[in-house]
Amino acid sequence: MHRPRTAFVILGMLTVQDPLSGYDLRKAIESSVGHFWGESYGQIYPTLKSLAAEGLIVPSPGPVKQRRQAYSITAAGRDALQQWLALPFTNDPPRNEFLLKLFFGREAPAGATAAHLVELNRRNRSSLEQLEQIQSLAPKLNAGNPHLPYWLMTLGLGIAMTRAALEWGERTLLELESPAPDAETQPVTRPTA
Amino acid sequence: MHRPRTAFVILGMLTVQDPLSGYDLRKAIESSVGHFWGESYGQIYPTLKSLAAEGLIVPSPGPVKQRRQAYSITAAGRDALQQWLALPFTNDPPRNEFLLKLFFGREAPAGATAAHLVELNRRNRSSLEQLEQIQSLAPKLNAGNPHLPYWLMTLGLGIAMTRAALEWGERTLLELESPAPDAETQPVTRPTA
DNA sequence: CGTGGCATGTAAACGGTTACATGATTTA
DNA sequence: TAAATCATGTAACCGTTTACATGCCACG
Repeated sequence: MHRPRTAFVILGMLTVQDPLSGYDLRKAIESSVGHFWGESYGQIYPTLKSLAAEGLIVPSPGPVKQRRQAYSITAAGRDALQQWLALPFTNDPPRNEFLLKLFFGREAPAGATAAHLVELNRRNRSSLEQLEQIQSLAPKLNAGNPHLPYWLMTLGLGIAMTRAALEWGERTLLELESPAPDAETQPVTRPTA
Repeated sequence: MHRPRTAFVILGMLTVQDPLSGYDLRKAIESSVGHFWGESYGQIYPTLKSLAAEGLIVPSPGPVKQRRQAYSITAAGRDALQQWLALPFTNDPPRNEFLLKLFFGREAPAGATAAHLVELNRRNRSSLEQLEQIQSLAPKLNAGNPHLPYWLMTLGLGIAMTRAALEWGERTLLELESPAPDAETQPVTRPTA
């Protein structure tokens, strides 16, 4: 009774560009929703088959030389997507390994936690840069695209959260580096990023 | 060669409080790292068995009346935990269903996206309130606890990100409610929270 | 006593990733 | 035509959740 969400990502991507093959879908997903949603070939290809069997997509009649068999969304597919979009969203069980290691930081070898923090900041800086780049280019690249306002909103949340995480990370790193008032935690020299 | 992370959460919790039973662990996890890490009984009980078999924990000799069999961490267990804490952390594949539905918002029925946004804000407000409560009480409740500084840092990131998400959410809701400059998106009345 | 909920445990299903296999196509 | 890489596909495994089974204990 519960269709895997992979199906809806595929249907959604097909409302953006149509037709698309499994290979194209993977790339399109990675380069658009990739920051907050991932799909692997092992999921995509079987899902394409089952979606086609149910009539939510149809194999595109194009150059079917066994290479890049593309699919198009059907009216039934759009209906199914629309229904799903209206359903309440669920927070799937959160899993943040960084936070876990930070939480148990007292048990870690000296310097390990600070190193993690440096690495987190590095990743966040890189992410933020990338997201802001997209934000600045998207309006021109997608001028007139009716999806654009929603994409910009999505981007906005990603940027807001990444920026907040980065600010926290830089603040906290200073805190870790400065000698603790209590003698319990020993000061740590900052590893080279 | 790759031990499930459930094992390390358990070991970590046992450095905070020892001994603990499976039932206690579940509750302790939920009420501490629960905001960014979840574990179910189906994971906990088998893991306890295998950790005990490897000598990383030992069944506590306490009141073993078949009720609340508790376990203690061993020196080997602490070693294993410490080693794992020093390993680079991995970002597991991100999965944010809200962002997915927002991204495809153009295909959603009228009002659905705004309703999701209202709901997200509700959840974030509630989370934030809870986290700030913990932040204000933790120092007194855990005075002298050597884990405390790390817990406060963890909390700090949670608060920073939740606050950023909430600010974004309130800003964006206004944006969604106000008539779009382009005629493509129709204005939506705010659902009752 | 007996009923309800507490605590432990397990089996099965599920979503998902990984690793591998295979042919087709480009390029050198 | 040889080598590389593209594109599709599949099988096996893995961690996790869900649902269920079971006995224990406190309390009416």
